[in-house]
Amino acid sequence: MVYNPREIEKKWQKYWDENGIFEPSNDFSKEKKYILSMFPYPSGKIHMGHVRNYSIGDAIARNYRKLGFNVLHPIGWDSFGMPAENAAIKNKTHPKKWTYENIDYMRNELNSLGLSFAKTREFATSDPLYTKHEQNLFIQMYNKGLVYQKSSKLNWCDTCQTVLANEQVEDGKCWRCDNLVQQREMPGYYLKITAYAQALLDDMKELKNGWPSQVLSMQENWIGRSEGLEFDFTLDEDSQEKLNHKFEKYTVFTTRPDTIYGVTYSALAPEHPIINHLIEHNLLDPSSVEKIKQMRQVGARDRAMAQKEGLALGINVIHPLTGKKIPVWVANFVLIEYGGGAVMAVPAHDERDFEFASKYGLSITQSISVNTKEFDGNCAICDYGVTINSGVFTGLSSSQAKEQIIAHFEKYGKGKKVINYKLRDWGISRQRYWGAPIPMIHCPNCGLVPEAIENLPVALPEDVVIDGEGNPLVKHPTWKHTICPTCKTQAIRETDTMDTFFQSSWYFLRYTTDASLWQESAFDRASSDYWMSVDQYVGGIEHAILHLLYARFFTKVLRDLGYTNASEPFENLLTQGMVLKDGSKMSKSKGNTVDPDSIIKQFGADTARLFILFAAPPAKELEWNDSAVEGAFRFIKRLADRSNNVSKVHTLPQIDHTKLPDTSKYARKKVYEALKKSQEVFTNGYAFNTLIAACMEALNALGVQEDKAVWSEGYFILLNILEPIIPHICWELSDSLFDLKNFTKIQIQEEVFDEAVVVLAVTINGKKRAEISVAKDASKEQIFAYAKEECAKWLVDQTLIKEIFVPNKLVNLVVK
RNA sequence: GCCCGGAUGGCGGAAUUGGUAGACGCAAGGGACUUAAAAUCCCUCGCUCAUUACGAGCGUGCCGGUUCAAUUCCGGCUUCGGGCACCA
Repeated sequence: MVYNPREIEKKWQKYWDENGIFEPSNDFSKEKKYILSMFPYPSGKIHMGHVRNYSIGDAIARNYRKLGFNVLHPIGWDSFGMPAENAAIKNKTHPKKWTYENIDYMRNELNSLGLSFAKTREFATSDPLYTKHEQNLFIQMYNKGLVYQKSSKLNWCDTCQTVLANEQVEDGKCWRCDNLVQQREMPGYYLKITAYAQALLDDMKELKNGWPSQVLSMQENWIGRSEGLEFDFTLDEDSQEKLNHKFEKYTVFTTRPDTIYGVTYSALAPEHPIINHLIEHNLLDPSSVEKIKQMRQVGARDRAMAQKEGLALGINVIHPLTGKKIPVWVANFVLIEYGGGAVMAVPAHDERDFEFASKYGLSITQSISVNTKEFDGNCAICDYGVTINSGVFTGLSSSQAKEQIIAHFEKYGKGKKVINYKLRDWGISRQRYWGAPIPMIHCPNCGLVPEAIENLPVALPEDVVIDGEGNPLVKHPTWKHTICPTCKTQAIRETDTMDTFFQSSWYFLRYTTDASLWQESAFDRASSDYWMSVDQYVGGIEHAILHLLYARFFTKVLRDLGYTNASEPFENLLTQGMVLKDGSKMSKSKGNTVDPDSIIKQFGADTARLFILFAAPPAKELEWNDSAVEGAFRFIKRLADRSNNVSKVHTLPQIDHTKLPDTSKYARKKVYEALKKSQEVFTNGYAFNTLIAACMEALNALGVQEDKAVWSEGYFILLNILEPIIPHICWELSDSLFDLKNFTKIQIQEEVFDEAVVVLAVTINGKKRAEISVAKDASKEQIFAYAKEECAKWLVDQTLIKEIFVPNKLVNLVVK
């Protein structure tokens, strides 16, 4: 057969499409598999990363379909977001037009790869219907107290009149206009993900087997749970007086209560309320005020880089155990968001405190002794050890001291054991146009109220001016003016739109529901209960934290709101590696991209898919190699060519294995090894590269034998195994040879693995010296005798002290 | 700095619970077919020394250990990649 991928691929894509081959069944009594590759952002054209992502997911989906599962393998578009607005500014197009044109183009590109998507369930997150349900979910969350408004510091560009995401700030300057970025207090909406911090941590146990360990550990670090003591520092009389008795005490948090006797000062974050009071009442000299204001101006990122800085505030607190007076400082390294925005400082046993104390000449007291190293005044000792200089708690191990000191505080009501998390609530407000409007209304009478459900969706206006300055929704002449749903007076609509991670946090639930039900609900309960969780999720490692954590959070929230019974969205996660060329990531700016379209045009989709699955295991980085692509093409051509050796059958031919010549026996063994491999690969790690190698070996082995029946059997099976990887050619060949009857579960014929003769390695002291062929049922004694005979020359003048026999593997002779 | 993950030929990569290192492919070299080229097919291909021999030695980042046997397990390094980054 002459291999003509262009013709074959078009033919089968059309056939699959017209016959709805890949649509899931709504019969929920069947066993299901939900296979999902992360949906793409419609940036314009697909790239090799997409090809890899979708080839992996597609292979898995096709495999399960062939094994008889009801498979959901959907696709959609993560279609809100900034690039559409940037394109609008640059090309004077409308974001909507740009986005939906890109979707149309990319849909065709994905189509040309022959991906087995459930096309009837496709949607874009910018579709008003999606927005409608999403805004409803938002309101449910708001009503449950999971959404709140607060003001916090964000990156603000004065020239562009907009908030910038952290990644849009380069060297402290705006990425577009080079203006210095400021920190500006902005009101915004926050989702209370911190309320689920512990649940997110606890449920990671269920993901241990299905998720890569590094993703779990990244999430664990991100959530950042720590246990410690929270207690109050009471201000001394003079200080309270100085603060007009507005403050009596403040709270600090420590994970090292065992070092509490080493406290020599306390430090407040520049944003701490006590400092506000000091400034407002002119209790600090002007240069100090100026310095504090400067500290506050520095963004979180730059603050982490900055030198330690601070100054004494002229107030003191009382050490809760010693009663000693301790000076209070302001320090730029203390974060207002964490642990009350204040710390007890133990310079002897904390590096930051030490650095600060050294710079400002503050006193240092050692309270822990570690036998390996003694405090020498040059650096802090942060290890655990034994308490010294610690009053009644002296002489305890760190862990004992922790326990007893916490117990002491709790007994006297001076403090308590608490758990803190680094995880912060999720700010979802964006001052942009191309996003889902936050469905809230500011009413002069009722305050902040959600839009009425029957008025959803709050849709975006189409007639907007997008010039990169300010929020187009704010500038729109009429859009924001509305009526309060409660008191019916004139009110103002919220002009913030949602972070696009909001859309991608529940799209996988929407897919579970037949499109005929999309009008009424976000997703159908029975459908989501049937399809959830996603059995295999496939996507880039770059989403290890944010997207995957948000999606986990949403799933729990939606469960608690009664929408689903799933607690975790993704049972198994495969994070695919990047596609590289010349050692670095393919990117337009580096000019090292390979266009998938041109590869498909030149070699066909099957070749592209085969190469990308063969070149590396899915989780690893993949180095693009043009000549290896040609190698993949050659293999498919060879496969197609060998169909001449095959006669048309409908079932596996009956073969008397014992009567075959050795070459044919070997070929059958190779074929069934490949089938076995296929079963392993799809249930354990998806090493498609080894599966493809096994198929190549099998085809090679078939090629050196001539038995017609063995050829037909081998081909029948090989097409079955390869269908998930190179579907077009397999359907074409299977159609002409087997009437597609071979795309089903095939039993392994164990007889082909029974061999009369086994080859054993003979090693001496573990070093291979010979190979022997022995009858399968040969006795140990016979085998050792034969092995010694074969290795006679190595045994001269040696004393044999031990003989080891590993069945089917080797014989080891230990000599001295 | 902390956390995680790697390191195997010229290259991408294979190797059940420790049991014949280098499968499969790419590149390279040689040959067949052809007027020629392409395509296809066959052979060689870890390194070193030998080339009388189906020869020997060395080899999975480095050093050491456990074992009859280590790419695999343990301890200590080197190095590359990724993530987090003053979270008290």
